[in-house]
Amino acid sequence: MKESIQLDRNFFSQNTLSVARNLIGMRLVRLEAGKRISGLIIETEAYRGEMDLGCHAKTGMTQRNRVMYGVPGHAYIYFTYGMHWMLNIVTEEEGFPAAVLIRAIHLQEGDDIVKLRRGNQPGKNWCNGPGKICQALKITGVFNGVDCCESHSPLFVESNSGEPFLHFSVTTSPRVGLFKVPEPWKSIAWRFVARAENNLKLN
DNA sequence: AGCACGATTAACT
DNA sequence: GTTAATCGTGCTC
Repeated sequence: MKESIQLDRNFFSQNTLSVARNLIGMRLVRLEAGKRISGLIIETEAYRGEMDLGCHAKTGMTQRNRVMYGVPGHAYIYFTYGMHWMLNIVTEEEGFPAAVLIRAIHLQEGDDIVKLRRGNQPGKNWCNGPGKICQALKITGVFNGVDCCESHSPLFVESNSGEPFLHFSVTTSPRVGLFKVPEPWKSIAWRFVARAENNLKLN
């Protein structure tokens, strides 16, 4: 019998590219005032190590990026462009800075709450960007560093008995928004996107 | 100074 | 219906 199981630290301690790929089809869950807001992860990006010049860790440890150097499975959340929060989950072994950026989800629960925050936009635009997810699920810097592998965490990821809830076919492409980043990092295909087939109506 | 972005607008097909 | 261009915003380094 299949059941929803919270992803554990072992999952996130794997290579960042594997984690980014394997998160596709898993379910991101936000517990807010006892209610669940959740959705299937359909787009991620890998950021891996100080040598990756697209990664925040390229300058070494700073106040902002220090949780990326910590224990895998923790949330690395930062603020950018003056208005947007971004959600990442830390990967690989402690001391090696790496994380997966959650870029898009397909909403499954809590659409009544999300509508209050994103209702000024059509439903297809509610969670199809990293800043939009954080607005929809009310994820802000107060969750920076929370352990997504702890029980009763306000933020975690579920599998379907260790499997994704949907087996998407996945395409890769360069990461988004790295304008001034040198090659090969600018073009390396570390972005993972679920293909919009599988009769999954993206609203 | 430079962002791991999003909403709007303006051109397209 | 889509794609391209623009720029607000405030925090980090």
